[in-house]
Amino acid sequence: MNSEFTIAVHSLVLLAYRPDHMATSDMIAHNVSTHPARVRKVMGCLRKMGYVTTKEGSGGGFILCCDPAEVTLAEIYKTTSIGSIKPGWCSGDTGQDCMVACNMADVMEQIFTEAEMQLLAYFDKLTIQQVLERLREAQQDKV
Amino acid sequence: MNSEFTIAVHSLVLLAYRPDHMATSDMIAHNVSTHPARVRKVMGCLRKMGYVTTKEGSGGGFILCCDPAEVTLAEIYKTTSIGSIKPGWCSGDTGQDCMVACNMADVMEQIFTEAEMQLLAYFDKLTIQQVLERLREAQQDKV
DNA sequence: CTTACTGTAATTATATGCATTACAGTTGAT
DNA sequence: ATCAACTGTAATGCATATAATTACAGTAAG
Repeated sequence: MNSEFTIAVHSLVLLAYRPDHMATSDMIAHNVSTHPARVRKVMGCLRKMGYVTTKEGSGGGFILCCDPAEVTLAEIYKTTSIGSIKPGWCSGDTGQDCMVACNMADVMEQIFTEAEMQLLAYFDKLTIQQVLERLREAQQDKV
Repeated sequence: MNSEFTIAVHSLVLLAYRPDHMATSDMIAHNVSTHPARVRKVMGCLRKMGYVTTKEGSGGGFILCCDPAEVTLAEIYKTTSIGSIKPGWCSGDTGQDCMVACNMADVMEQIFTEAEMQLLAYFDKLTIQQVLERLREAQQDKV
């Protein structure tokens, strides 16, 4: 799976966690452990979906503008990673005589698409808020 | 996702389709569109699970020794690709002060593990035999 | 004893993913 | 009006992952 999904979830959770619901790409990148340019790319995606707004210029950054309890991981997966469970590599060969060889790619495509829908059904039950709660639980379990 | 899953499914379906339930790595590789050495590696995995037996030496090859209607894609996924939906890349940093940064890796790990169980639940309902039937349907739909 | 196979590991080639750099555009502060 | 601190985006470089290929020892049939 595409790791932009993880970055998107992490960024939204971080914004939800921060009292002012705001952070720069540098702050997010440091928290996520990646490069600010990569964060900005992912945030661009979240902005298009209306989950964050951008304040440009000095003193700017990203501002959460959605209710963390309303946004599900399914929506985030759809925008960042749809199709990513299917391997890039494709079995078979449509040019062959054999019924198996020439239809396998199509059938596996069907199967992966259905599998992805199962995944989405699960992600649809998880919100950003719930991820934040899980983080708090994980923190408590440590002590 | 790991493409060895696709190769394993394709190979088993092909063996199930062939009247003698037998084929060499060359034949399978040509049908799958990959290299015979790669097929032999995947088949080694299927042999360990008891789905095929090997006949070595001249005139040898791989022989299906299971009921295609009994073997599910879930079992195949478990042997070839378990853990492959989780991205290699990992968010956060356990060394940081921030509660979000230092627990995100663990929480995402949980989430991906649960997501994979959803996937397995779906694959558990699909057998090699059913994949073969889907191939026949796909073939029919073309005409 | 030769031919046709598998088993497995090592090597090479290619694709993908991530980090980094670069720079134009925007805004706030002085 | 100029500087400093940001975002947006594209291009480049680098590392890792994946697939193809090569190589060769081992095994069985004829």
